[in-house]
Amino acid sequence: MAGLSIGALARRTGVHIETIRYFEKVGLLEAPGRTEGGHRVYTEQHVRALSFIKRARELGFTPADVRAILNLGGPGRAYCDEVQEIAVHHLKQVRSKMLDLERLERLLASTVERCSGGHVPDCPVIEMLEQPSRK
Amino acid sequence: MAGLSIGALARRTGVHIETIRYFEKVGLLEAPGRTEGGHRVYTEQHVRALSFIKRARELGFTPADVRAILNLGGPGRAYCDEVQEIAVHHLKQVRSKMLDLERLERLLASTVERCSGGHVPDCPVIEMLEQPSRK
DNA sequence: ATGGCACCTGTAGCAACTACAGGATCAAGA
DNA sequence: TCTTGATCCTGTAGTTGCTACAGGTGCCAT
Repeated sequence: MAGLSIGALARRTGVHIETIRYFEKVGLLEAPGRTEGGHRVYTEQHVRALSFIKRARELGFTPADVRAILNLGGPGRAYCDEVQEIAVHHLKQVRSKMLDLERLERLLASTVERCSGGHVPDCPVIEMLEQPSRK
Repeated sequence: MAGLSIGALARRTGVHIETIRYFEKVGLLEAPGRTEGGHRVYTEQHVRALSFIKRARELGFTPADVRAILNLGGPGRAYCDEVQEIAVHHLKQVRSKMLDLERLERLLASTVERCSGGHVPDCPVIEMLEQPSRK
């Protein structure tokens, strides 16, 4: 159960070496111990934490979200209701983004359908893009 | 019908002055004429083009997409089939992003629902985040 | 002609990484 | 033990799509 080098950690978690060092620099990942020569030595805790960070980022949590959860004491010590709050907030954002995309999808699909392959000004896509947005 | 200053163009289109200059620098917006003193002077063409760029960006077209359409001769000269191709490509990306979000939404919603408000390790959100991704 | 706003260029900053460059350390074989 | 080659170190610069200065001019109305 010796420590892991940064390369080993990278292989275990699928996170780039540079990104690991970056996470440490910005305070997302706890700084590990060092060898005499200054090489980082990671523990299984780091594997857990880094995997957690990675997963949360993949699910679209912002680095700020991740930090918020981690600051609650990290996985293993956080209060469920606080974590839930963050997740609910994220869920709201996801739903609103979905609505945006749905509207866009309909617009794009119906527009593309009307394309003739001819010249402008017969192109519905261009026409659509020239409408001022009614956001 | 005198030309517009960059500030007037910004007000007309709702695009920041710095962003207009940026678009010029990266070749999205045609460089306008200048006064003796070096101030940019824009035409109605520029208003049209900039509005087009803005709208396309709002709809999620990447700058590369916009450039591609613009390079086809700009709105008013492009071939419909080529524009359509770009739009269809964009539509595909939108749909795939929607699917991702839908999956995520279900996961988040069902997880959050099971939250008790108690301490970890009873927090389903944390548990979910600790699962390795099966992407 | 002069005040004050708008404009100019150029550079630096943001997020969230990624990618070097140049040098030190580690581990393993000879 | 020595050497070699992979790995690691720090620090800086690049990426994308802007945004925000700093410091210097131009424009125009009074």
